[in-house]
Amino acid sequence: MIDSKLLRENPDAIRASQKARGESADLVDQALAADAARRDAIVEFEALRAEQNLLSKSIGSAKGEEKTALLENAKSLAARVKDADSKRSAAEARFNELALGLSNLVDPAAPIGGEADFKVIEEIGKPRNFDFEIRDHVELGKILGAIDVERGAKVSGARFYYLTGVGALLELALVNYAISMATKSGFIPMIPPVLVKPAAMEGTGFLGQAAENVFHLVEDDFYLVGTSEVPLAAYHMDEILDGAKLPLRYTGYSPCFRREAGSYGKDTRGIIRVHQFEKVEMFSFCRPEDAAEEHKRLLNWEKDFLNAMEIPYRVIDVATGDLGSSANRKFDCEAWIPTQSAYREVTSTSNCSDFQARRLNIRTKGENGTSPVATLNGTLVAIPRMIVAILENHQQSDGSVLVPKALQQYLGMDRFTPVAN
RNA sequence: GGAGGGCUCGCAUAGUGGCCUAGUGCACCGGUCUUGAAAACCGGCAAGGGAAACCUUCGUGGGUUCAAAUCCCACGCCCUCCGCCA
Repeated sequence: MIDSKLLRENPDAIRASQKARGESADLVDQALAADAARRDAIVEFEALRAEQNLLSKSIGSAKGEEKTALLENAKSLAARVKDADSKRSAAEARFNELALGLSNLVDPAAPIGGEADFKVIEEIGKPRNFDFEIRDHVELGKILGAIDVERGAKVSGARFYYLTGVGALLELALVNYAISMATKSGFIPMIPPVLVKPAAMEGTGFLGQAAENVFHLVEDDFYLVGTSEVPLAAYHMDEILDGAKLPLRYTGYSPCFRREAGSYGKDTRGIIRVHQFEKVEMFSFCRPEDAAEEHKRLLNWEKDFLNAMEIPYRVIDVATGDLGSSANRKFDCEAWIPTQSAYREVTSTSNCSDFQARRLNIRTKGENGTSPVATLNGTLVAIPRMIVAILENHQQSDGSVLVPKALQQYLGMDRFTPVAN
């Protein structure tokens, strides 16, 4: 959603932004035309409506023949009002449909291009040199009794898994560590609903190009959220926030559901790409002028977490074509995965500026009336990928895995050891 | 699943077809008075669109009517009770 005023005042910037994303710039012109039609229809309706209001009032006080005559006029006027009203609502619906199809304006600082055109901002930590044959997380998970992908597939199909024993404990430790870290930083912990109404999904921008990855319960018209970003953003839907209380920061712990459509053949082994997982997410509502700074803070909290996990990683500045419709800029943290000899995304933070807030109608009151706030989100920990990173990076030659110091107090152990079976 | 009650501009409430352009109280903001405060008094005080006139919004969506907060239909949510249930 790009609102009508922004669209009219700055169509060139929106066209350029659409192009940078590899999306249609024609849509901008269609929306502009629809907006003009919408505004004409509103003017026409309002004029007729004002006339009708006046006439109705005079009928109220009129008597006898005078009233009969007025009623005749009023009837035909009512028909014209009704006609103008339906034209107006059709024009508004048309405009909304087109406006909702427009993605957020990209941040000029974001690298232009597609998925492969990211910029590496920094690399932190050094990949270990292993002097033994390394095992991947599936093997380690099996040896440690931590992950059971076979039975996950038996019960639910591909891309499902069980976390068992220390695997389950590790999730709880990661969650506890993340929540306590976020709470210390001023985030309000939240356990949100994960079935949401269309308005929440639409408002956060997940029903556009990302719709194919969303589970939809058709019978009840609920969506299963792919991230707690959705219920956290929609938490303040249709509200006016007190400007003095911004930034408002929430941390959500929730299951996440993803259809992973179009990823056939990708990451089919293990738990890197799954249909269901838990995640601790950070979410901020702040003033638009503070959003870029807040984005850096979210990134820093993500880095703090990865540092505490003692995992080598790099930070990338995601290119415009890979931002998703809501973000104007996105930083991903990619952990080193030894068995793949590659950095893989483990966390991601997006600045959505006022894009979601417009669609969700979340505003703050200022000198010149109300205006939309900015929303930002960032992953603190997505459990399966973090488990993969921890197991693979901290594995020992005997198949045991060292527990990062930060998690030891939550786990009551400093090492996972192979179980006999 | 069944029965009943409710939803009005922050909160509470009034309002059963046209002076509702939605009244009142509380809260809040500004002013007068006061050394300061309280009280009292005066003024302001929902949102969106619009330069303004004006238009829209009384849970949501339809309908009746010249005219709907008000009448009709459907739905949503909240509360109470019953049944079932972790």
